[in-house]
Amino acid sequence: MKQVAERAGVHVSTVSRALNPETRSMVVPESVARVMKAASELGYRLDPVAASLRTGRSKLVGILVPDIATNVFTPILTGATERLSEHGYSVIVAYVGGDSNKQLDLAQGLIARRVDGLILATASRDDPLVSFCIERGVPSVLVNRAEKETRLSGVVSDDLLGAQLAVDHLVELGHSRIAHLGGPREHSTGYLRHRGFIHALAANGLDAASAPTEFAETYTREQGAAAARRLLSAHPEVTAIVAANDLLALGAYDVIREAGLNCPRDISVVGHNDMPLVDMVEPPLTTIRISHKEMGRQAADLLQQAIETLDHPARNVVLPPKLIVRGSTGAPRKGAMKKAAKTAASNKSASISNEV
Amino acid sequence: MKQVAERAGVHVSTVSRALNPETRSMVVPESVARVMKAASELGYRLDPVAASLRTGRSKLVGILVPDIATNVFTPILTGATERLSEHGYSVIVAYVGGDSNKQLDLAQGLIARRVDGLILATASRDDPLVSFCIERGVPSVLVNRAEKETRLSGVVSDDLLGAQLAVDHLVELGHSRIAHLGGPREHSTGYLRHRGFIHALAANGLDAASAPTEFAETYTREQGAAAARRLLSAHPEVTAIVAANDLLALGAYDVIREAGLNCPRDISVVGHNDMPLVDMVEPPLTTIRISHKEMGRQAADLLQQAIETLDHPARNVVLPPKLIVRGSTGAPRKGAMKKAAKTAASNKSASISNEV
DNA sequence: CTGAAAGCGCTAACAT
DNA sequence: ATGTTAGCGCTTTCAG
Repeated sequence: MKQVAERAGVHVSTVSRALNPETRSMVVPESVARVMKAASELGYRLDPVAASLRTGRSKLVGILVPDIATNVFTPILTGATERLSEHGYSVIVAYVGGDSNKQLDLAQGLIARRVDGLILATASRDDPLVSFCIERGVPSVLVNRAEKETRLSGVVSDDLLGAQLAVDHLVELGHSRIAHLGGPREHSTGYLRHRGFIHALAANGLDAASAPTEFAETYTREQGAAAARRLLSAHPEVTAIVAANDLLALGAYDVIREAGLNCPRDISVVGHNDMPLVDMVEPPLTTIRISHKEMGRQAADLLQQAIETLDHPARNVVLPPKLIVRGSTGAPRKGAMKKAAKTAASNKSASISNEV
Repeated sequence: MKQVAERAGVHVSTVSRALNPETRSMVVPESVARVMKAASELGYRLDPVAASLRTGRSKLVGILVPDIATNVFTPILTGATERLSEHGYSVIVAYVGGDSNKQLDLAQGLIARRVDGLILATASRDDPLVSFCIERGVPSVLVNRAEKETRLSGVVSDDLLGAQLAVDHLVELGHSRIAHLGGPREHSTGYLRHRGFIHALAANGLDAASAPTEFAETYTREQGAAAARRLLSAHPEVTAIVAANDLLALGAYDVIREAGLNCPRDISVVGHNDMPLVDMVEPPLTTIRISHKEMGRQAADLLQQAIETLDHPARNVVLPPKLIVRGSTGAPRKGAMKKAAKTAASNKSASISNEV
């Protein structure tokens, strides 16, 4: 930097000001030009480490994602990274397991690296890491999963509505024996999609209280299959399954096939997420589409706001999901149409509250 | 740190030495204990930014991946991140497009952040970024794709062998009219899988020179479909397709279906990568399995070596791929078995060289 | 084995 | 508008 200063015939502090967009206006344009020229001639670039040490800021943000990053988290990551890098931020990714202490450690490590903010894709409905970030005053936002209470800004899909869309679609096809293949209830996704399912059933005049329901412990095809097996053996009468997630739905496919049944002839299945390739499985999966990449982008925006205006109110962005009808849903099998809700029931359930 | 020093009754430099594993041995154990105690009581952690400014090292590594991170790069990333974080490194991910200048910029940004090393998942067969990293003396390794010449260490799958496995399998099933759906030839994967295809054909006594071949410009389902369309309209006689990649193979599925044909009855298809869910598409895809996560892990190991012993020889790790037979391959359709190689041809082609 | 002191490269008061 | 100066928190010679 000193060399640049000499070459441009100014003092280092002027170089600093000229090179930093935020302070550039303090310097007369002519000097700026000379500094820029000298810098590029010398191939000089500001040292972010030294700057970071001095300012406490870093233009770095940390993203914590679950280590099972095989599906929805990748587009969230790319969306967020893309947007963030447009604004000069770099992204440190930490893949975290379920261990809450290790999560805290990782977060502390990132904070020690002076990240300007954190994006958490890992939150449970009541997450100690969120408390931690708030205590430490680190600008943070949630993505994909929200907490029970809105303590931090975040962006999620309208999971309640998504599940309702699924149920409404099935009811329109004539189903009344609808079961739920639920996800982990400690995550807002699992919890809300279940609640959306229940509400939609009731709104369609079906018996929500006794609706067959099984929960998978994790969002995997295997756990989905296990839960589906429990579901179908206890309730052979069901004609349709609303799964909390595509992978779970695919697990249900496995079970349906191994039971010698056919989807959708014997049982209809609806997934959630519309992850890549589910349009190519057999049968192509009817599901609820979420734009995960857009979630990532908006989370990035939210985080930038949180960084810039430190004392901002927590704000929740809820993205609308969309029903994508493909081949895994159809009319219920003959003999199963008992007391079906004949009223055209679409959207009956659209106005229930969206608290987590 | 000064506070810790006071509390432990030693000088800051002793604290520094005690807290750093590398220099801990210089300090008498008793002092170490006192320092550790004081530090944990004060909740003190070393500041990596300040340390980095002083030492020039950072315990940070950068990974450059193509921004189309929808498939194989995620497991590479998680594998590498997992392994690296075991050794105290954090990972900065940069998603890069094809623009070579932007790539250089991004890399420079990472270097400015004083990353200890770089993992490149983006390399073309002759990549300016590799030259750049070498010039700048930044420890770097390649993953998934290699260069024509081995200038840097790297880990790849044996792409040549993979393609051969595919061809041998098809020949064993009785095919002789085998076409290639190639990937971008500027990448080692596209280039080598094509060469493997050619060699295997020749090794099986088939006419390699005139084998129908079309190349997709990118590894996407859409480009795969486009290339497959060209392929099948020019060569309706083919009974089997060796695709350079699963996504390409899936594009071929689309075309086969739109032509009113059936896979595998009319045409067999083999993919490459064994990405998630290709076992669930219809028909389940026969493909070449690569352990991308393992590639990521080994790349991490290689990078650590490169960081530790600066003047090491470039070393190429080649991982063995595996044929996974599923439902997309079968005997050739009747009337198509012309001059099929009747000799049991398996592994005939196993010993050709593996240069990129 | 430990203490002293000199910076790593930058930024932000403060002074001019 | 620009120059002066004092560190940010650490590591690492160099002395003792």
